[in-house]
Amino acid sequence: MRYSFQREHILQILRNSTEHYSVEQVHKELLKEIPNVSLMTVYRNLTLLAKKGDIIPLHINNAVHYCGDINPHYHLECLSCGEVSDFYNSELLTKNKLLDYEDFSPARNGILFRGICSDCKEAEA
Amino acid sequence: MRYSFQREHILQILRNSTEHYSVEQVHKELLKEIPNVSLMTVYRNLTLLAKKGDIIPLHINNAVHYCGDINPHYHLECLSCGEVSDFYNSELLTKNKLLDYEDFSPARNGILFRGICSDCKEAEA
DNA sequence: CTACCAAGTGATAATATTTATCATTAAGAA
DNA sequence: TTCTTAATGATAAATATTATCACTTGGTAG
Repeated sequence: MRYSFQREHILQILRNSTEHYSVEQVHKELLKEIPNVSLMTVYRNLTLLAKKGDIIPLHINNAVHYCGDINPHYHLECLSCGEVSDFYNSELLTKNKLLDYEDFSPARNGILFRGICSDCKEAEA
Repeated sequence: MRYSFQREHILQILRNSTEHYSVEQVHKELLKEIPNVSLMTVYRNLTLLAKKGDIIPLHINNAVHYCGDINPHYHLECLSCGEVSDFYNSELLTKNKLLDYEDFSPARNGILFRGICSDCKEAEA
């Protein structure tokens, strides 16, 4: 794989944010730094970076979002507001490894919890 | 909500299968029983049934699939072959409840594991 | 330093999935 | 049986993604 100015910036955008941007959002951010960059380039590089393991793809409501943090952690998706946040839990990481003795090997960051976040719980009450 | 012949059949299709059909696949099955049923009706009812809690929506590669089993269980998605299977684990259900003490309440069937299934692991070796 | 090759890009078109609209049909209560 | 409105089906539109291909650029070999 050859160096690419565009790909480098895309990776930095994801690494410098705790958000989980959609392709469109990454493109919007990238346009601030590279004015005429095409959406196609963003799609292409996000797919490549995900294949390489540099970013984590998350399928949220029929659109891919990407996480730039590849340290071991999981994701929480709020079914009410749609927010996706990172979730660190070392106890669960052990459980994740335990699962591996069964007939399925979870990816390192491959657990997604879908439910209701604290903000939405408060809003209801 | 009023009774609908179409909706009833859609629910039965999902309940009588251990597969996690896409909308298109549900439509295909439904056409065997109701010849001229429209795809729109399938979309509409799957959305309704999911909102009602009778089926579980799974977002797999930018397409929704539905699970007809609402008993407490989780899902395993193979990143290699794309298969989604049910996963029953009572120990993990406890962990799921524990999570609730933190600031996020997971949905009853809301945990998705993404990784490599046994078949694909064997195929590699 | 230059020429060359293949990876990467951007413009465009095509595909796939989902949602919106609206006239018609049918559930089921009055 | 009549009436109200939810549900349907046909159609079009919106959204997200992938395919194609001529052009550009990274980087290596001469």
